[in-house]
Amino acid sequence: MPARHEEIADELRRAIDREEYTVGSRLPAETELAAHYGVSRGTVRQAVAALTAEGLIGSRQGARRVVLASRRSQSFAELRSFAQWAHAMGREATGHVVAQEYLPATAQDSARLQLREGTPVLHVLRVRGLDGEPVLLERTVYADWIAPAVESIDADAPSVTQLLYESTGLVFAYGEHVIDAVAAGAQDAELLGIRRTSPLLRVRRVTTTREGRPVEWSDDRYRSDAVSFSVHNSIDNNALARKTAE
Amino acid sequence: MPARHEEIADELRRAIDREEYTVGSRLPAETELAAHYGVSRGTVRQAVAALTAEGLIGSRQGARRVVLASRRSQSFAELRSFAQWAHAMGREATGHVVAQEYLPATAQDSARLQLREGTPVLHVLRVRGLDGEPVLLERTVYADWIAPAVESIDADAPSVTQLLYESTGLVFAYGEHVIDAVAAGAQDAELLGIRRTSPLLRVRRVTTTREGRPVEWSDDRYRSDAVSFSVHNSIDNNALARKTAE
DNA sequence: GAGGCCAACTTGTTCAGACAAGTTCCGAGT
DNA sequence: ACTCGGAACTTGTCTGAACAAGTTGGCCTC
Repeated sequence: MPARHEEIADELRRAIDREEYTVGSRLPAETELAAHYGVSRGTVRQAVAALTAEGLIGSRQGARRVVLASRRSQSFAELRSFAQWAHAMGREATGHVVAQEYLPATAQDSARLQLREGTPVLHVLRVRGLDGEPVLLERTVYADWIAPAVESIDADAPSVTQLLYESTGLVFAYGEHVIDAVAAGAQDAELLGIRRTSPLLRVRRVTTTREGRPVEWSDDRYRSDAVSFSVHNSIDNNALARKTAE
Repeated sequence: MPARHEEIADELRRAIDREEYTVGSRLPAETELAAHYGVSRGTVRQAVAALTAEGLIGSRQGARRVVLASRRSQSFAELRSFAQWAHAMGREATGHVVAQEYLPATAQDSARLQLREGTPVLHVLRVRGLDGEPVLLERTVYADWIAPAVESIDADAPSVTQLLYESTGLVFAYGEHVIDAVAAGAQDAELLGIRRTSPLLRVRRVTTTREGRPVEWSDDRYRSDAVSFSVHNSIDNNALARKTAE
């Protein structure tokens, strides 16, 4: 069973969803919520802290908390897994491995995956689609210790994340995403069925396990007419950062 | 003076920065830190919770906390303010208003800024540069109640955020950012000094005050060869979400 | 040497209380 | 009618304590 503060956070999220608390309205005071749920004020604070981090509600000392938005953010799992994301939207995810090969780790690979240079790492080029329409080109490099499990996956499997979890118990826990825009190259254009030089949204990411061990890094290119990304930030929670090109 | 837990969070951040705790190494236990700083365990937990949210450290029940990364995240102020961001990098920010006019709020404007349709809102087209080089085109729409203060700002002022704070005490507190890629149009290309159809990183955002009142919304287009965005996510903290085009 | 089990350690959850600091709103006084 | 001050309210900070739940490493056995 989940922790009490998570249950309360969920109940509040649902209450906001069903507009019991409308956008702009004020949430009950901590002490009221504590009494209502029969818990201490600290537990309520943990619950509302979660909603604050998600950007659902705003908080200022002295004033009642305000509902800022509703229907926020998918789970991390949905962000990580293309297939789970598609499923949550009622769309069908497809996937197809175009090329796959082992290469010795470059200096860049070894830095990102925390491996010794020269260790063989698995490069995979995968096309992903929604309802048959290709929308994403994934160029992924897997660390040597997970590569065998990746290799054994069917070339047309829709969900790699799912299969890796089933076969090895691997759970992705952290991710760093660097986002920019690039023009589609010849290969990009061909595989995504778009014109060359079309703008693509590029997401370069490194994913690690719960222990902080890097699993993979990837260069993902999205058709910008099909997919966009959304980030919610506040003074207390700024996951987003602007960077200059090196 | 800042809260004790913030001081401790800062000290830990600096310690990680100067590699006293290296990436992959383990942080001292909560009880040790509590004893070291002479505070209770709860206060230490508040401090490390902040670093966890920033993605600096990873946390699993039962195991010592692990340092995941270093040199993370600017402040929210730096993200919001182009000038502050540039300054933090030791670069000089420039700004120039190309066009500015009042227009009645469209349905879209009124929804995003929570105003009545037809209320006059201020449209501003601004070019921003780093060390003289144009890198960003900002098309911003300001709510009527802040527009007069914006209008009185010099056309070449480097920092609008700064001046708005000084003249009205306005502080930006929350922001929703939607990121995608677009091809440069004729006006974009001309003002940024790039070729037409070059890929641009587009960030559409709405910014609100601490009270949750929308102040402005903006369509920002970055030269993708000059600027990128970075988001750090985890199972506990996912500010990032993928979206399909409507 | 391999495997399994347990004890020590560490983080997660929750409580109850106290005070600090900021906001809101009403009422008194001008 | 307007402003100002203060009381009541609300969130922020911090303490100290207890138990739950997960991890780690070493010891013992086979």
